[in-house]
Amino acid sequence: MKFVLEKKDTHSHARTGSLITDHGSIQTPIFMPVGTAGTVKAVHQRELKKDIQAQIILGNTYHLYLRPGLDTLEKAGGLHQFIGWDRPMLTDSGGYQVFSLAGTRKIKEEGVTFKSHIDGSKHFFAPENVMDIQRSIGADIIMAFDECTPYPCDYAYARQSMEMTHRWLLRCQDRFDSTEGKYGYSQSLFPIIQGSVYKDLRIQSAEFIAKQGREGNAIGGLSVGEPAELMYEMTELVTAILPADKPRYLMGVGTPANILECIALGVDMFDCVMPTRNARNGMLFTSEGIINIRNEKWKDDFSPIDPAIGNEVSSTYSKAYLRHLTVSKEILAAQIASIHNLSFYLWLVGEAREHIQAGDFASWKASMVKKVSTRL
RNA sequence: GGGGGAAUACCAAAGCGGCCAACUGGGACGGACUGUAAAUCCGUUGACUUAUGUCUUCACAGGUUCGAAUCCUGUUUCCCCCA
Repeated sequence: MKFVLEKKDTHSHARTGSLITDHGSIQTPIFMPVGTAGTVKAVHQRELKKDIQAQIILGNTYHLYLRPGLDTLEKAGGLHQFIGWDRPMLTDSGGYQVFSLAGTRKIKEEGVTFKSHIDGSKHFFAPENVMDIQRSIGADIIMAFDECTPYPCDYAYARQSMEMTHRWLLRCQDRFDSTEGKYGYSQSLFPIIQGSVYKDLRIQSAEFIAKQGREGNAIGGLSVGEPAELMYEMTELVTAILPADKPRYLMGVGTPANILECIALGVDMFDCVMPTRNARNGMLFTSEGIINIRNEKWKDDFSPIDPAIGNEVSSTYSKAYLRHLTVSKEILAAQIASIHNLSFYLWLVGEAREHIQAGDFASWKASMVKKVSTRL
């Protein structure tokens, strides 16, 4: 994998770049649709490519390991082959499930014992087997196994958790560096900064992660309920420490406004379930603002969802039609809304990239943040 | 013609003397959702108004009772069975 830094913004820390993988290159800043269980929910791979123009999608180690399981994935020739996706992929390590499955898991130095959310069976995740599992899944970018701490989180816990995440990283690297990809292309391991919302911990973690010299770096443990200002503060703090010539991935972020703000802080990669999950729940992100398509006000609004983003689905179907499908709980509602929201997210980062290259990112961002945060 | 049963808020349906402005579904309306245990979850749904009060409700009209959606009488409508 190779990262080429292309242009730095003069009024902010925003930058553009190209991330080149064995499955093709990614133009940054980029948003990566989340496809937890080998599918971006409600969206075909064909639509991801043609309509949404996704350049890279995510998968999840925990979910794929439970189902379909590694045997199937290996027999299929890896996740790319299995799902029919020939562009880059990234897998999360299960670190987020350490956070989200808080009620059904136990953390120790050695690793984490999970209770499967599917059948209640017990499973053990540790840095070593998480690397092995991600080798079997075969994503281009794989994530270190970390503990994503909740918010709020007291200082003592945040500190000891961060230190354990660092020790886990060394174990991840040992295993990763002593193994090879199984399917003939290379994989890269991204370490993850933790430290909750404590400046000194974030600095310490960023320095530790930067020192490892991996091919890209991630910021984790944010967007877990803390105020956006704190998230920006932590992000700004660590992007200043991370090497400029490596891509920076802010995990789990976020709203359109969050993404624009964090691009300005020097982040290159984002992922979030928000465009897909909220689409299924009737919330649309558009170039004019946020729409709750269930609201009565759209009942007879026959204007297209969002013609400005140049996507066929978004300029063809009307708000009134999508509202009808949503209110009727029709499957097509989830499909159209998901395609639209993802198209919008990809359009948004594409626009950001163009404005960084054009040199007017800061002023464009200021007006865009306002627009995309408006409730229609 | 004879016998039996039922009428409750937008719909369906509990309640069968006080704890009922009335269970529960659905619908309608509104909100939440940030490395996906989520096509999920939460709230409101008589009025005035937000104290957690007042007023008007359970087909219609009377009545019994300190007190009725709940008991009695009559009226209207609907359903079932027998002729």
